[in-house]
Amino acid sequence: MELRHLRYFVAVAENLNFTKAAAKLHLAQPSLTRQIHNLEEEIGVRLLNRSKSQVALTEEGRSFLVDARRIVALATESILAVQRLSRGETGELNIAYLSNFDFELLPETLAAFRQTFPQVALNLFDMTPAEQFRALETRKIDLGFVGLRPPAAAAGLQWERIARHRTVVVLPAKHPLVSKRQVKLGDLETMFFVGMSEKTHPGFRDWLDGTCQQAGFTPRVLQDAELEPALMTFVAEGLGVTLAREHIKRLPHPGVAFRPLAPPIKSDYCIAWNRGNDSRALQQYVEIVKGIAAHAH
Amino acid sequence: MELRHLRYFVAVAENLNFTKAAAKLHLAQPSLTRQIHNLEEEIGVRLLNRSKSQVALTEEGRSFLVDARRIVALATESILAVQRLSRGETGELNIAYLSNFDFELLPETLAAFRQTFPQVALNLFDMTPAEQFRALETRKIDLGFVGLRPPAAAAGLQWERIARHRTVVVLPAKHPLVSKRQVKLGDLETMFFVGMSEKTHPGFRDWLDGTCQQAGFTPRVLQDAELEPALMTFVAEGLGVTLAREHIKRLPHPGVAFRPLAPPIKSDYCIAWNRGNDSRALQQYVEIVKGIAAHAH
DNA sequence: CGCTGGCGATACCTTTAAACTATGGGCTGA
DNA sequence: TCAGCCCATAGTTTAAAGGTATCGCCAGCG
Repeated sequence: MELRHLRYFVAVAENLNFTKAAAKLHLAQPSLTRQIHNLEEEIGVRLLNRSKSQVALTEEGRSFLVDARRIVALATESILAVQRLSRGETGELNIAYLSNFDFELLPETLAAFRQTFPQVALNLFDMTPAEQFRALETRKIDLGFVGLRPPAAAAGLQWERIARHRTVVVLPAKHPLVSKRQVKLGDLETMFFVGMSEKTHPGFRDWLDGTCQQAGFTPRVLQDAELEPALMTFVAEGLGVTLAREHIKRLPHPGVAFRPLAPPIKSDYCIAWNRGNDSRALQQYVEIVKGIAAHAH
Repeated sequence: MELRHLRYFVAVAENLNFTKAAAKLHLAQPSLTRQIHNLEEEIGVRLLNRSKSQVALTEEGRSFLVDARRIVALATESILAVQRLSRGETGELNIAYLSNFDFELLPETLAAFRQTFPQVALNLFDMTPAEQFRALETRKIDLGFVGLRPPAAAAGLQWERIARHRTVVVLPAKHPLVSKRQVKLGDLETMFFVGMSEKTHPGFRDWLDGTCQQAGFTPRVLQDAELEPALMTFVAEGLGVTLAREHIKRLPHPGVAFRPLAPPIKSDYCIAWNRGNDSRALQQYVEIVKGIAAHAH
């Protein structure tokens, strides 16, 4: 039995007339007659009573008609559904971000995406970068606002820079350098640093080292924090200084001061996703983020 | 798109290997490859990612697989369901009877039917013969224990005699004939009769006239009752006598006496159904009733 | 590093069956 | 009773499903 048989049967049942049904199906009447015969023969049940001048459904035909209609409808609806999915119009999109302070392009891009693809379910997750990398690899999420670019170990991940932020120095409020309007990177060479733990922010250390290298020194890190608020506390308590993207100002903390670098240094802000993730919704969303990021240059 | 495409796609998705899937389908691998290509082309969506050495479902494929499985399952289940229906193993059977006094073969035949076809839903309705004839014509019921054979006007109905009951005379208790052990039909010629209304018991009058005709007279009916209890009341009040099947003794009424006819006269008891009703359950049930009726002769 | 085995794609041929045309024959309604 | 409608049948054409042979690619192994 094929869907053709069901479509034909439904047409005959709705018209109770082979000739008219065949016309509606753009088919010659004998072909239709034969297909219906084949159907009845295959399932071994008479679906229609044909007296010479009128066609009527048997009890079995009435019952089968219900099922046939449902199957045909389900088939066409399934095609439409998978086509919508393929165009990114439906489905779901799981996005992770670092809640602490940095919503970055998230609200703007989500709004734009939702407007274009209102049928896609958007799920947001609050995760550290390390959690995001893991969730991306296991496909628990489709995209992460990871900030740092993925570590080399995460070969399955693809990333894109969506912003270059000014880097600022984070200082204890009582630190001598606070008196200056801006700080030279080289001024930090002799100081102790605090940083983010590699457990939660893999790649932070590489970024810090790489940045300081531009002034020809390697920072001496005394203490690691697992979350940004803890980092701010460590700085406030005078355990050390650190560098961060300018957006960290949105997470103010008593006893902490921020000073711009002179000359300014930029640090990348990235999103990441799984290279093997073929979700259309993801692709569409990445395009939107790129577009808005470029526009905001 | 045909069911074939869905069956093939499910097989490939379950094996993630065209060669193995083709073998399970008893099909050459290139044929399968081609059908899947055709499917993808027709719906315009890539369902599978074929890297040279492994096959994987796309997001769209995973979604479509769910639907494909459901459609295929629904199709096979629908065939089985209509086959069961055609064998009379499922479905429903609506039966009407005259509740007042005469359950006749109903309990016995229902029990036998239910034992053989436990999946058929049996619905019972309490109706006068006229209601039964109407319900049979409009297909509200499948079979009626109508008693009287259907009137000639009901051409669409088919009937079968399932019993021949002795006819008795129904007399007021104080009637002179009560003193006799049995009554000759001719003795009733001069008396007034009461009968059943044609509104509720079409054909009763024909039956009464026909029966009395055997003694060469036409009964003079003074009063019609619409239900049997009313008939009994009329007789008890001395409005007239009447004839009835012996089973009416099961509806005893104070002030009414029953006397057998001599020589005895038999009256038919019938079931009826719609000639156009092709319900298997009905056919099976009619056979059971015939069988039990014949056995009980 | 090349050999082999497994797998999907492609090309080409065979076979099945769907569709068409022509026509027969029965029932209905004028 | 005749015309028109309608389903069935026969025979032919055509489309498409299925089969065989083979290629090319990748992976694992010696």
